Amino acid sequence: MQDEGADDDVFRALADPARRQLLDRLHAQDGQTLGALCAGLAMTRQAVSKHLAILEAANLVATLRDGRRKLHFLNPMPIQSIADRWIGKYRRGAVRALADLKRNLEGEGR
Amino acid sequence: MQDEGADDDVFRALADPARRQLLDRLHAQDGQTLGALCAGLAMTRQAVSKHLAILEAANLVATLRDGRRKLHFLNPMPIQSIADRWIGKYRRGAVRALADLKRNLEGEGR
DNA sequence: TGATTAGGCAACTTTTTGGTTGCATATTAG
DNA sequence: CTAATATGCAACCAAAAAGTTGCCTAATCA
Repeated sequence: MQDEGADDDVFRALADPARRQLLDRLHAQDGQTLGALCAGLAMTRQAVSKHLAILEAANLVATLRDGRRKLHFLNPMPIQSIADRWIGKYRRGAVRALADLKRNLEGEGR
Repeated sequence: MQDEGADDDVFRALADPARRQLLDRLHAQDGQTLGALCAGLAMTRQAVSKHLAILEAANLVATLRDGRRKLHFLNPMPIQSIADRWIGKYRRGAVRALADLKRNLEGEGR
């Protein structure tokens, strides 16, 4: 009851280095066009376009049409949601980890 | 200079729902065997074994041999590292986002 | 208007990934 | 020792993902 589908798109989107790089670029300068985001990437424009579509579907990037151009904006909200909901859980458990390890090693009935 | 290869394994490992589920199971009870982790999952033992291997390669799971059994322990450290190093960056940028959006929309020389 | 610029769509190829089956190995119980 | 248990290894398969090429459409500039 914690990963019922919505977060999955975000995790998947973040899995690819090229897409993380695109997010980094938008973080450095927001509102770039597709062409600007392509510059210097060893990839065709269409490949970048697909990556951006995936990021957009995951709600990590919002777009805005301006004439013949399409501006791309970073939306860090889903990342924060994951950090709060999902990573927080493991952080809380982190302190217990070593204790658990010891307890399990000792108490294992073999 | 932030994603130079090590974090990539972690991102990739977290991309699959089945692997996140395995982490959740270890979070609920640490030190389980492969067989125990398989129980109730609509997957063969070998499939689970592969997932665990990926998690282990990403350093998210540590294993310990105990006779013919293999115990699996959750290691939340890489998750925390990512949260601190990578997600933190976007969180810092979040406040600026709307301001950036407005600025870009107005100042765009077309 | 004609040429150029920015981007979209769709088919296709290649790689990667998730999963399976079958067999092998090692430890433990009787 | 023999049987059962717990896991490992390797080949194979299918589906998804990443990337390409080719063509099309819509704005803008000269």
